[in-house]
Amino acid sequence: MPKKEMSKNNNKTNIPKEEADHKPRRDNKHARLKGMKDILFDEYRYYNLLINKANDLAGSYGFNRIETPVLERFKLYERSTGKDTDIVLKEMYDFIDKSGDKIALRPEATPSLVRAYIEHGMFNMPQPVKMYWLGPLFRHEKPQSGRYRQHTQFDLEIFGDPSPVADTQLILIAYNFFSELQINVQVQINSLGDPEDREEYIARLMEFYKERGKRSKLCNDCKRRFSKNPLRLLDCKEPDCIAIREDAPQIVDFLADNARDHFIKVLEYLDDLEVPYNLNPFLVRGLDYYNRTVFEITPAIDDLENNENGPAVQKRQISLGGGGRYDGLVEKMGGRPTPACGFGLGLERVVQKIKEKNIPLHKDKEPIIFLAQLGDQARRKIMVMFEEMRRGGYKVRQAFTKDSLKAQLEEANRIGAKYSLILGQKELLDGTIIIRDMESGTQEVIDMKKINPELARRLGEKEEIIINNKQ
RNA sequence: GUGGCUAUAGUUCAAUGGUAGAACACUGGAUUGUGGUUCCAGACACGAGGGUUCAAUUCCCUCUAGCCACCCCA
Repeated sequence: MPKKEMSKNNNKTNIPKEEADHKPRRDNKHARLKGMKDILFDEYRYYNLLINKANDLAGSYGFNRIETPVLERFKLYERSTGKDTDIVLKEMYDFIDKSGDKIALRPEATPSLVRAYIEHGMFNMPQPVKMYWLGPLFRHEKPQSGRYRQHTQFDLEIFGDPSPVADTQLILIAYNFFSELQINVQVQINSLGDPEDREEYIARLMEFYKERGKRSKLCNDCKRRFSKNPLRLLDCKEPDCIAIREDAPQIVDFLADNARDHFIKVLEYLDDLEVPYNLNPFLVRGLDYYNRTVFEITPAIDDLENNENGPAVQKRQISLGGGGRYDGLVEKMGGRPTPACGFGLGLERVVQKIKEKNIPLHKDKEPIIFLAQLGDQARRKIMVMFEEMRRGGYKVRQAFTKDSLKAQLEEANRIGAKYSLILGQKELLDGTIIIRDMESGTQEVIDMKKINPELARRLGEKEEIIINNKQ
């Protein structure tokens, strides 16, 4: 902006309103989009915790990380997720790009991973191929608690392994993920059988609901479900519908031998591994491609009772993650027949849970050494020192842009420094430096050359090692 | 897509038909070489539009946004 304008009228008259006052935040035309969120510094610490845990666990079980583009062809989801699913029907961020192609922001991870498996000829790799994935997904839904239009998932997939061990390991990893974060969860598990089993079951289920006018007693949603997606009749929450459901046939009774054996094996393995699960005959999942094992991770019931004042408000039990087997999908998408299974869990919901339960983030144990300076000469010297110490493995911090010692120590205090090293003109001339214990407030002047041994003495054994590394 | 609740400072919340206040956070100061406790000072807010009224942040309507629930999902 030209200088003269600035000085003539310092605001409001000439300057466009938007720039002049810094107030509009609520009605900001540039505000972030609905259902999207910024993850600020403190909150990101939770994400880091989860990301580390995910990397750690996936690595332990032999999964390799993969990343795929945020954008995919719309058709990918139409074919895999399912034409008639809500995700594809009404929740996709899809658009025509500049070359006229129909594009979508990925609403889930599995289709991309199936695509990648086929496209890169991964059937030529040693099977099974075990991959994990961490990234944002997009669904144009109405936001509410634990639901965003952009959310982050941790996904694991196993390709080329028909064994029930594969299903079990996924569930085990999911279970470990939560319990190692001190979140109590329940594993809901069911088997949808193979496609033929499911077909037969659905037919039988519809017959059941047609009997003796049960249909007319259903809630409106369920009436709609009856024709659209009968399996969904099973997990309605309306008391009346639940009552009717009591006597409904269960899909487990319709499993052919292969599918039944597979399911039983999974359950036996889970027993061996002491993973608590809840056999839930009413669990069905919303995606088209599942067969056999399906599971969902929900918060444990005892989780509800931490409400101190007043009646415990029953919070909606949103699922934290889910997955299952999808043996037919790879072939359907144009690959070789390849059994596969996978699961995903939503980081936002896990973060929410961790906050709800006040699970503390472990603090970094390594002590912070703060370097403070007074005067330009001292600053030049200590900026160099900072580099040396940082390379030497110390956790050093600074606020060299600040001139006053007061401001610097304030910063040291804010970040929880254990010691501050203070270098002023006087010390610079003497070849000394002040070491200040930030907890006790005591300080002493030491010879500049003795910094390392002095710090080693004060920080104890663990830090000896760091000093050694330095050499 | 349907329904309920809410909208005041950076945050969490007050009050009020007539000059909007606190706490925390922020900036500066209390011997210009010393943080955390204390004291002082300062900056920062009534989501937008319309209506009723002499007068609206307050009452009414609309919009927008947020939260929550249903649907569905992580």
